[in-house]
Amino acid sequence: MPISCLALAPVPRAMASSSSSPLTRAHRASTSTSSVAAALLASASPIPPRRFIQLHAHLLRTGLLIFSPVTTTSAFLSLAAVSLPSHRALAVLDHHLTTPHYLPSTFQCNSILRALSDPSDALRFLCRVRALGRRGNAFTLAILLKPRCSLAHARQLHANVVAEGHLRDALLATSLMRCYANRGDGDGARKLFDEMPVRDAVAWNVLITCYARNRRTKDALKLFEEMRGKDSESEPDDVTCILLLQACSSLGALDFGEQVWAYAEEHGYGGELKVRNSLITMYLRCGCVDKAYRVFSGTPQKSVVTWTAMISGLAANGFGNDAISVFEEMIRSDVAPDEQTFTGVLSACSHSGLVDEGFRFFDMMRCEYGLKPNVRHYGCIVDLMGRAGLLDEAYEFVTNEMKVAPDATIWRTLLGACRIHGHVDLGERVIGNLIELKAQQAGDYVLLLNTYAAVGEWSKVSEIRKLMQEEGIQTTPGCTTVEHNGTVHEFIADDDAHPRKVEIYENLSEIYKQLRIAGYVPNVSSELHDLDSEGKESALTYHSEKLAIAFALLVTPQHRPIRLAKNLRVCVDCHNFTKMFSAIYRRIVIVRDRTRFHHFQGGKCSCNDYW
DNA sequence: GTAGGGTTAG
Repeated sequence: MPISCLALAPVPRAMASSSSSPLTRAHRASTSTSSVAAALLASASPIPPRRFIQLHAHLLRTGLLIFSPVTTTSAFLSLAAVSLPSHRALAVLDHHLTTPHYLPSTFQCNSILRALSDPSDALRFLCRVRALGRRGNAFTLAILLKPRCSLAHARQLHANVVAEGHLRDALLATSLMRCYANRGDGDGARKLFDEMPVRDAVAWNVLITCYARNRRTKDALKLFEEMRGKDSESEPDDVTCILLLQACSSLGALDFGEQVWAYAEEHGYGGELKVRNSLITMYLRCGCVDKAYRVFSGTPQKSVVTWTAMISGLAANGFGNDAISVFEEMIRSDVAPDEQTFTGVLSACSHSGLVDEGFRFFDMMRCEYGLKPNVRHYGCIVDLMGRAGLLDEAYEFVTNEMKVAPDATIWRTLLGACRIHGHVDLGERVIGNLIELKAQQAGDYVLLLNTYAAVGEWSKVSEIRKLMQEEGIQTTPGCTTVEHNGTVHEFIADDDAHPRKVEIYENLSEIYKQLRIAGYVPNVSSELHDLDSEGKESALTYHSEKLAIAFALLVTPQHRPIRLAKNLRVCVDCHNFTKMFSAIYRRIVIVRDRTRFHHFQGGKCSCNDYW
């Protein structure tokens, strides 16, 4: 409301008293200015700090503030809280709280609290009124629960919630849980959860979200059982299913994901689009392309999310042409693709080496759909050029043609291409750019090291190794996991920790024997140390993938695919090894590594960039 | 009597 309109606004009842009190006299003395003041107080909308100071002076001069009832003072303080910077507002509040006759009601305290933008100032104000004997209620605490409040703040409010007996207020307690979750304190959220007398499904869901987002994915899955247990008052709902399916996606926990899906169907959530979309993603992130496609086909009302999930999943699994077919079908079905759809389509092109198609879709995205490419789209184009061997062109593209600033991922993509093509000079320039961005990681040095190793520059290799040692850059040890009967088995190179290690090593040597007969030769360029070729060969023998395959062969029935998850990229030698293994042993092996899936079958792999 | 607050698909 513009200030000029306020002169006609009615004076609040509290100020328009008919007795001849000092308030009324002062009021009569300057009726028009006072009615503006009254309107400002009544509206409680922010005013510029200068105007606030004028108002303050006016109220003091006319005695309106000094002799005013509690309501006026509270309105004035609320106005201070919205109009002034938090700390200045607090000073005004403090001053008025020392006035002997002034004590705002709980309702008025809440209005003032709502107006204070800084949570710590709000808490300080609350302490002051508490000291004066005014108690808060559930609203007071809800107002103080700002979404991004600090952990200390959350703990203090938690204590208040307990002390004032508001644990039964499920909404209040869950928003407090959310504060812990936002700050990554899963234990704090759990403690509060355990204290709640009644936990509804939302409370469970908040806890699951908290665990899943704070790298406690397995704990998130455990909650599913707990939630269905006899001591729980609530049943998992559709949101629970979505959250659990997401957790299974990130863990690659296929069996668990299917249990969640069975539950969802039994309880009538099987037709919900969000649940189905999560299921499609889960299957794709576990490498089950067929099952994902079946669910996808059985989904009648596909949204852009459904299509994008399928396209991106096919792309990550190495089925670039299928991803493009699905994209074309999407266009025919009149569903408009968005930025994320194009990220999937472009990554399909880059992962499958479809250079011309990639550029065609990149143009389509801009010209036909008017979408602005983001850094991920550019990343796909750089990847596409890099894989096609157009390295200098890619560098030129990054430095001169991109409309957004290149991030570390863009440079890493290019570095990966330098590794594939053994382009040492460019690799050095690219790592220079990463250093400039202060974003270099151990993996980047390893890529550069690989590039030198690929062209046999062993002196450079040892130089980089020395540099890494001096700078204290730690490489992540390669680790491969296999899920068997719900237990995750973890392997690192030369592992001797597994209880079945004897069988595993015997099995691996038998596999080697069979593969050598079929013509397998170790690819020593993957080993980074400057060992003689015999030394390199033996270093490659017990890579974590190979140990995991030997174990999986022991425990996985013949008709089921062997599923592995690797924390880094699969090395060239393990890639060759697995290809041959899939042919000789007639097994499907699905490996999820840091960037994508590899489907090995009959001596071939779905990806095309290992040579 | 007023006022406030929770989870969810690519």
